[in-house]
Amino acid sequence: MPLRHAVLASLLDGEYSGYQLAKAFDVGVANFWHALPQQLYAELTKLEKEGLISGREVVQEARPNKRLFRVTDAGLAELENFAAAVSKPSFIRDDLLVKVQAVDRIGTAPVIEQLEERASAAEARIELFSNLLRRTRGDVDEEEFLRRGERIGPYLTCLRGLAFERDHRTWCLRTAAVLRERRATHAQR
Amino acid sequence: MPLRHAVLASLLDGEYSGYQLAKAFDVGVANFWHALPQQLYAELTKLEKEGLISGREVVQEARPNKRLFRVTDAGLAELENFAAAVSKPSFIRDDLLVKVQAVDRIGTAPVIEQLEERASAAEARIELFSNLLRRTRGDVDEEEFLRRGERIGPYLTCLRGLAFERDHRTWCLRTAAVLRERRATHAQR
DNA sequence: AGAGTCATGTAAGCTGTTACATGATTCG
DNA sequence: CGAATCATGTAACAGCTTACATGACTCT
Repeated sequence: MPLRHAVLASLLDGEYSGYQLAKAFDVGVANFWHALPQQLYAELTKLEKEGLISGREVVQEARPNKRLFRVTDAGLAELENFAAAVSKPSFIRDDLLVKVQAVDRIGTAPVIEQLEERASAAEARIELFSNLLRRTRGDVDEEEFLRRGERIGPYLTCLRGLAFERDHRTWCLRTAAVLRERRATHAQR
Repeated sequence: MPLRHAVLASLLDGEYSGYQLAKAFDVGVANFWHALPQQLYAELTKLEKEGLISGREVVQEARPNKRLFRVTDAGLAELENFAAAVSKPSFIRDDLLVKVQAVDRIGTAPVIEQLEERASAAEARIELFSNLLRRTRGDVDEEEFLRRGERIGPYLTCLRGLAFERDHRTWCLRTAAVLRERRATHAQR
């Protein structure tokens, strides 16, 4: 049951439709999980059947109808249990790192290119997360917000996401630079 | 085909048995992938059947026999193709972050505890990776090694792993501290 | 004597990805 | 007028995890 708790945690701050959740899993929630829309629709259906969330139909005129979900008491209890259970360690799993691992034995050009693309993508997310954090804390500074804010969970996970992207960006740029320089000096392949 | 390329990349530096690879996927290789022994044995069998790796039986006396694998030319070509193809973006997927996301609505005690455990685990891996890097580059300094070393792929991915663990550790400690302080001040739950 | 290491798997089940399907409305 | 957005799914397949199984040797 991996996705279910991520969904429950995401629904804590209000009612969302599957469609809206899918968006969230692409931006804010992407700090700790990732899922495709199909998976979310399936999971929402299952969670509702189990009584961990409840949905209500919202009839719309100019757009298709939608179902909004919120976490039930049973759902909250489920989260509580989940939080108390041991977490499995987090690991990186990244195609690009596999390519870098092999970089001495294969063509470096596409790897360098992808590293630089990644760096740009990370840059964009850094901006996104920075803005999100700024908007979330409003006028108060971070220290103050974390001391007295009412809902700091999403802020904390976003901080993790931000740090991750910064780190990732730094490494991508450095690695690309190293590989470029080696191509220049010992004209290999 | 996600695991296969990770396996191929791991086999670039010599011959390994399934058992040895499983160890590697727990330490060095963990920088970019993770897999259980069963999965590795299965994947090695498949890769051999497809001719991307070749194995040879090594008869041992005091221990069970083992099969050592190395990458074939076809395997190297496969890696080459893989490197040229687009990578899917990397994302975090972490139980503990889900718990932190929900932390305002559930009991904080187990979350704090797990954050601190994670920090210790990260600490251990920081040590491990630092030593690995030091041993790999030998006498020369990092700059020099990256400029002229013969096999820098594993070094570069290890650098990423090190940065990740450092970052993770920092965030875990900071988050745990924030949650502790809040428990002290506004005695909630 | 028990725990840990070396060494390799099978089988079942759960999770996640890819491909396919539909259809109205709004924006450029 | 074509692309993007809103909105929700089904079906098939690929990948990963968990449980089970075996057996000798070495270290404490």
